[in-house]
Amino acid sequence: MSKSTPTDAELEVLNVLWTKGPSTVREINEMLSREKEVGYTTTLKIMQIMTVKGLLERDESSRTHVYKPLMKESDTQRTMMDKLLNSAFGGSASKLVMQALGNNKTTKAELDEIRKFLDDQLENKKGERE
Amino acid sequence: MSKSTPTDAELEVLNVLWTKGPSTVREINEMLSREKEVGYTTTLKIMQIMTVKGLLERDESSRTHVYKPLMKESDTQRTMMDKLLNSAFGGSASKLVMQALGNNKTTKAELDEIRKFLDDQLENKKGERE
DNA sequence: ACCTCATTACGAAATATTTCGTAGAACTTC
DNA sequence: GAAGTTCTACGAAATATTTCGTAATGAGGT
Repeated sequence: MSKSTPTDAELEVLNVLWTKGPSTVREINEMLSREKEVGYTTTLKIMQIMTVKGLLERDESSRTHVYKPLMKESDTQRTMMDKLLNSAFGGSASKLVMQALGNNKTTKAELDEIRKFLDDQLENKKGERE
Repeated sequence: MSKSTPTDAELEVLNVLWTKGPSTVREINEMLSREKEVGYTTTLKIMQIMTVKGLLERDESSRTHVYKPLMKESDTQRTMMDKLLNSAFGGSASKLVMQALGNNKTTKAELDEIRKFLDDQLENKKGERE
């Protein structure tokens, strides 16, 4: 059994929870409403389903439930990355990376940061076969 | 209007077409069957829908139709990348790249290749504001 | 012409996801 | 404590995707 990736609607909820911390349905719904029209019960339902799926946990001690994510943002990012890597890039991380950095508007600061990161990675591979 | 990404089943078809070139339904279905059980008419239906959507074009001059993709692999990769970037990485390419290269088993050769690519990118940014 | 086989067309079932209406419970206010 | 508000639960409709059965068509062989 491999990890499953959240759906689009689920990911929107998770993004709010990761940046704002544990939240109520109303708080999530208000954040999402800034981007697009979405009914309160729609958000509620999504979050209830996510709870059943084990994506969220909720504190029911007060009438207004407070939800929090059960998975770390970075873990979810990795799972989604891996899926994209395998489904669209034939497993080649370098192709994916070059596509990400390619024609677009990555800033010099970002490129520098990545280079630094890359140097670290290469440093760790010192003893390995060429 | 932003570009839409192919579904999972559609992407599997596209991957075969990109590597094998224009193909018949049977050829695609045989390739897919190596990975998982999938009925012939299932593959046929997916490809017919893709044709209606404008993802594929087909040559009907012989009874056995020959399909080919209408979008380049790299364009599709970019579209899917952008979607992941925005939906899961808050638009930060560097976070995505570091996640892609992070704990996993990217080879030294790949890392070297990326570094070379990165140096080119930085070279192109020479005149820009720090 | 007849039979067989491969192919396409079509519709519909099965599954997954997203959306929302309605009901009832719990709290607030007057 | 009645009226109004906010919340959860639940079911179901709407939409999207995937799967496949059946029928019709065409091609090839006998």
